[in-house]
This record gives sequence, structure tokens and C-alpha cells, in this order.
Amino acid sequence: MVQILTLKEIKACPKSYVMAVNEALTVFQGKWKMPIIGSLMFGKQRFRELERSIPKITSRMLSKELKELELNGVVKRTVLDTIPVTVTYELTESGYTLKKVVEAMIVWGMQHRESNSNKKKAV
Amino acid sequence: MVQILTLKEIKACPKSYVMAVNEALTVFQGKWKMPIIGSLMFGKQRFRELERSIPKITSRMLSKELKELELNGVVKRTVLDTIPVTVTYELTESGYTLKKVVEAMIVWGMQHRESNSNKKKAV
DNA sequence: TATAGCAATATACTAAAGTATAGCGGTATC
DNA sequence: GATACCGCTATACTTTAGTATATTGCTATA
Repeated sequence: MVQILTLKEIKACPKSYVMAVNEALTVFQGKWKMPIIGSLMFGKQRFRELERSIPKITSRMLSKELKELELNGVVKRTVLDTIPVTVTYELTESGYTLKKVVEAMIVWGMQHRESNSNKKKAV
Repeated sequence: MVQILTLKEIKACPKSYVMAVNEALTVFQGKWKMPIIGSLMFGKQRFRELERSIPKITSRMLSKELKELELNGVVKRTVLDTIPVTVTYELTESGYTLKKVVEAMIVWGMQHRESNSNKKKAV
């Protein structure tokens, strides 16, 4: 099946960009990832502290999401050799730099809300 | 139930920021939103064009997601009075400014991949 | 000895998201 | 008259995500 490239296909963006965006989306995906990342932006926390700081999250979800975030390289888990064991979670460097993305979201979100309310007034 | 505020709770970020981030997340949420937005970044397109430019999407999903994007104010749908009718989809101004967020994602994603591969080398 | 905190895990379930497939009403083409 | 394109919608189904609830092994405190 021979296919002639259309202008649109030629304009297609590089694969590396697509992969990069997907990587970022993966990190935010799901109901609880952003609240967890947001909470960790304020600093290292223990499991129970996180659980208390994120309203309505269950320990199952917290544990599951933290594992995924660790796998994705944005959260670091540390087991301290105390009695009983203490476990802390903190953002990796990569995790902290997500702040730039979040900031872009905040800027966009606020502009967006504003332009939407203006439109409603105009109608 | 009286509760004493912890340092962490005092540090909590403003509600408007949280809402703004959620607004942005809503727009990207789901498997197909980003591919659709990305495709529309190259310009106005018709339903069938979009369908062809996004591999594996079904018309049901495309239609569903376009409706949501329209509701969220990032896509504008125009019905042209031709025979048969032509329907075009394009990004609103708000939709175009999502580019900034996507760019931040690209920057983060590429850095992240790099730092991860470096870690692997170091180990 | 009973109770509570810590850091989870196990099991069972519901809800939401996504897929597969068929079809509609219109027009244009073979 | 059959087929194909356009812009969808309908129905049924599977997969994934999230919830609810109970339990574990350990220690410290009442």
C-alpha cells in the first residue's frame, strides 16, 4: 500500500517530542498523582503524613500511586532503620522540575477561566 | 472536632491554583485528547481528516472527545452550509495557548529521559 | 491485656474509560 | 442500482481505574 505524504504528515512533530509529552502525561495520570506530587513539593513526608494531607485518599491508592511514581523516577522512597521502620517519600530532582509544568498549567488555567467568564459576559 | 493547623497546612497553596491545574488536567485527560489537540495545532481540520491523522482512533471516540473539548472551550466546531454539510474543528485561542503547557511538558520529558539514562549508566 | 499507630497488603467490588461493530441519512460516482 | 464518502450515533462489550473494608506484623502506650 503506497501512500503519498500530505502536507500535514510532513509537518508532523518529531517522535521525541511525542514521547516526552507522553512521559509527562504518564506522571500526572490518575486521580491522585497530582495531589501526591503537589504535597511532596512542600518537602519530604512519611506515608501517614501524606495520607493525612491528601483528603479522602485510601492507603491502598496512596501506596499504589507512590509505587508508580517511584517507578517513573519522580519519587524516591527511603526506609529508615528505626524501630519501627520509618519510610519517607520525597521528590527526585526530576520530580521537582515538574514544578515548571505545573506552573505552566496554573498560568493557562487562570487565563482560561478568565477568557471563559468574559465570553459568558459578552453573550 | 477542633484541629490545630500544622506547618504543612499553613503552607497549602491557594485554591485558585488548584482549580487552574485541575482545569488543565481535565483538558488533557484521556487517551485521545492530546493527540487531537496536537493534530489541531497544525490547523483547522474536518472530522474525517482528524480521524485519518490520528492512528487507531474510532469515530465514536473522536466524536466524544471533540464534544468534551468543545465544552471545555478549547475547540471550536463550525458547520458549513455546503452540500453535504462540512464540519470543521479548530482550536480556540485558549486552545492554542495550551502550546505553552505542552512545551513545558516536552522540556521536562526530554530532561527526564536524559537524567534517567544517565542514572542507568552510573549504576 | 487492650488499644493505637505505622506502613502497608489482600480481597471484593463498582464505576469509568475505551473498543468493536453496525448503522443512518444524505450525496456523488461508477 | 451498487458502492463509497461524510459526519456522525447506538449498542454491546471489555479493560482499567478507583473504592470499601479488613487484616498483617511490629512497637509503644494506657
